[in-house]
Amino acid sequence: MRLDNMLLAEGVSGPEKGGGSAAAAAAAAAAGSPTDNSIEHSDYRAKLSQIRQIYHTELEKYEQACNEFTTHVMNLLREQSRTRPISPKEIERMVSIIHRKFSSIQMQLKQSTCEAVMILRSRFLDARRKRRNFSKQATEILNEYFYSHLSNPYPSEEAKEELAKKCSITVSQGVGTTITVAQVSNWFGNKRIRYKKNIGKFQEEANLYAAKTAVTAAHAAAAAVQNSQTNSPTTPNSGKLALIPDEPPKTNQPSPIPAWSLLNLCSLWHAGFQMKDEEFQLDSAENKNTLLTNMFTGSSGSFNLPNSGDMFMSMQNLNGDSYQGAQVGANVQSQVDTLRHVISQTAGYNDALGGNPMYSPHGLNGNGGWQDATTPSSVISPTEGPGSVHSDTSN
DNA sequence: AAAGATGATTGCGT
DNA sequence: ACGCAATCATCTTT
Repeated sequence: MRLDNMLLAEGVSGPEKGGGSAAAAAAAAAAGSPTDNSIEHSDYRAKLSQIRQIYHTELEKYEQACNEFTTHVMNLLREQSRTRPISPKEIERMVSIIHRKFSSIQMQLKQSTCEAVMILRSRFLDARRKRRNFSKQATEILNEYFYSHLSNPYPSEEAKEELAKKCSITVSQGVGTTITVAQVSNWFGNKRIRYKKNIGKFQEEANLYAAKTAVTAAHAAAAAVQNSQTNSPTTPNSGKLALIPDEPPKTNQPSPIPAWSLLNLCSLWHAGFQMKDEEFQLDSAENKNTLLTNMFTGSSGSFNLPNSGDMFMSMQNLNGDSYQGAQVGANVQSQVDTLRHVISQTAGYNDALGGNPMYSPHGLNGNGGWQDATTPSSVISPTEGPGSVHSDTSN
């Protein structure tokens, strides 16, 4: 009885999908928001329905076997009735024995089904409650995306799906190691906040991934970049800006640029560095780090790039007077995105290969995205007419 | 075992 | 509905 109740409650032995609490939850999820909850539970429900199906087929099989066996026994008894008289009571007894036997078998089936449901349920709850670290490959994929979209680390829904799929495919090890979109969202939320909170702690990682993506991009893009640089050394921006479809004429930003935008800049600077100087090994990452810290603390580290290109001049500016921050930063940010565009357009992002929509339109948004998120000023300057568009570099 | 890292959850604001 | 911030709970490292 208890087993029947439980199976009924779990929606296993119900008529169809109705009845149980699980079905009610499913209905609620479907009625309310079919976004994540249903997706989260879809696996669970799928397995539950699988169990239910097995249960029902087995039940049917047992019933059929029971009937067959009963008729078989009846036939035997009928044959025997020729030789000896058989009371109907005996037949009844026989049949009841058979039914009892099969009902005990059914009981076992119900019990095992119950166990399966319990195991499934506990594992489901465990998966929800207990934390399981992502695999190294999965975090690598996520990190690659994060650091290559550092100026706007907000993957679109499509990108999240893509990442989730990618991670799950790459993982393909444990049982419950499929990474969902919600988990990707969680990951990015955690990453953003923790990155912003303690940038220093993530510098090494940022450099690592910047270098990583740069290496992949460099191999394909090095020639193109060098070409563009040598072809137009006097007017480097003209060629590069042409690659940008729509560069919004950003005015001076009132708020200081977010810290991780600077970091992004740094990473890209490293990327450029790496692209320019192939001898630069990863071992000297510490060197780079000190340079970077000097950059931001204002100590005039007189580093001279082996081949300081056009776009890196602004870095030295930033180094010279780092305190003025915002306006220079805005200007630099656009250059950074310029560089990003150059890289992305010449070689394509390594993770955006194949034209999949990983590179969300937000990311293309010049220096908009992340900064506009803080100041969603939709062109504040039609009436204002900001005289100083970017006279900031001259201080 | 303590400390740090990390995925998940919750409460809040927009 | 989404993101942020704080927090929890667990896993991993020391």
